[in-house]
Amino acid sequence: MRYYDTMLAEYLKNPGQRGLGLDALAKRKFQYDMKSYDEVSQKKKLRFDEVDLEVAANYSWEDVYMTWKLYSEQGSMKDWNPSPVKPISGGVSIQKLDILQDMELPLLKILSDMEMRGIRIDRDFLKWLEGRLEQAIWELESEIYELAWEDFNIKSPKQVGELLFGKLGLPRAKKTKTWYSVDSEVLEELAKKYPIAALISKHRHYSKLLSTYVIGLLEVADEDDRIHTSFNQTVTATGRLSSTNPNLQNIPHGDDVAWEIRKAFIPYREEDMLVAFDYSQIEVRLLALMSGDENLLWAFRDMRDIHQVTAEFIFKKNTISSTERKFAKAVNFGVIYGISPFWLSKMLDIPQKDSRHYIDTFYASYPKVREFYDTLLEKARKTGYVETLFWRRRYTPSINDRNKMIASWAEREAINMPIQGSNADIIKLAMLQIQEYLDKNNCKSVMLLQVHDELIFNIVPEEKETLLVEIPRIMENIIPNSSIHLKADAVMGKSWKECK
DNA sequence: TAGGATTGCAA
DNA sequence: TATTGCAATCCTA
Repeated sequence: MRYYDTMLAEYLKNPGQRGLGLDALAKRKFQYDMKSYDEVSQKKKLRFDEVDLEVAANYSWEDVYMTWKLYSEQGSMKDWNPSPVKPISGGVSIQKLDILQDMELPLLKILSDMEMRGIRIDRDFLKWLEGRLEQAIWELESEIYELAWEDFNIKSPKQVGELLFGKLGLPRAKKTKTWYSVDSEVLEELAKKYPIAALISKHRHYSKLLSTYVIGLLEVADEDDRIHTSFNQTVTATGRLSSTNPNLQNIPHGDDVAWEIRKAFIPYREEDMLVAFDYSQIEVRLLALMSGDENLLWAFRDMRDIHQVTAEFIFKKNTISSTERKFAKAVNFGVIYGISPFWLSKMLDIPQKDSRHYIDTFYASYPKVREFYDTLLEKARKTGYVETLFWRRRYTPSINDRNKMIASWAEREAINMPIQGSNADIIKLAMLQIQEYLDKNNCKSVMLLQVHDELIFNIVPEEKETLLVEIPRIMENIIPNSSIHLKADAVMGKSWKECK
């Protein structure tokens, strides 16, 4: 079946823009005001099948005609993205594919199937968790009121601030736009001396889990105990998906009660398993691939722990403590996001002199990473855009802004996009190839979720052995003849919690 | 009731 | 003064 989507086409031309719907595009491109459904249905009083036929027809032709007009105008992606082959490191080239025709449009069908399928939850377990959290929150509440000598709304940052910094006179730390911050960082610091801060912190944590996850998920589960998220394909600036109603891409996995939330996600049938397949350290691997840095490439070729390797460079020794590894990990990630020494020092709670040294040493150890970023920024300043491995494009025109803050913000966007966006390209291609494999082999196992660098499946017992091998194999071989080895791990369990 | 502000959850 | 997201809640306009 052939199909097309004007919204996807427009998104790919410029993923930053809003107003990609048919109405907005008709207005923007053809100065045409489409009739609203409100007009036709007399302010939603009528269902569409109750609308007078002539009125309905008069409303419908616009959708058809405007879609066709846009389709004709948009044409093929090749018109605006002409280069045929992209040279990357190690003499490897990536054959240009048309990301609309060969990636996003086929993915649309897969995402739609995933949404309709839904993921099963254990409603009874969530109900039980709801009661337990309510009880815990209620107890915390009384303790807090006792220490505060008054009742107030603990969920109101304003009232918490007034109590802590006003009535109780606790030391103030950082500011928000309007007053003094009472976020978790501040509360944790205060909690060292003042028990009430620890209690408020815990209350926050439990309230978050209860309202967003327990109640939130129970509210949207259907009569078959399944949750159907919406995967949005035209929201992010980098090419990632996003998930709403509910967002299933930010389910907690903290080390305590938060983990319990994931216990509620279960396979369709008693005998099935949930399996999570995730790309291991894909962003640093992509940095190695795209920069062509030999030291990074060697580290992965030798199957080294990349944070350990960076730590060895930074601290110039072979025995690395867990703190040193943690620091190196923060540096590895920080570089991908274009972090400043200031922020890194704050994050690691070390002097700015040290954090600056760590970042400098990183670039000295992986010299081609700096070259890669220099070239990237130079090109972004000249052309106004950056691109992924598979030619997805993001425009960052403000990189030439006279305001230095605005320009450096755009620089960080430009630095991050090729990595985050290539990651998105790769997992999207993996989803296509995996689905193709499942179809070809008449598999009963199905894809349920995508969480940026991992895929969650409902696996039936008779396919377990094969798919646990085949799916990672497909994921690892998305880039043909690559100088870098992509690594995919599989973890299975009777609930999402066990897939860790 | 709409929307900004704050907060916190994920990769 | 680290990238990309979504949502609950409070509270003002």
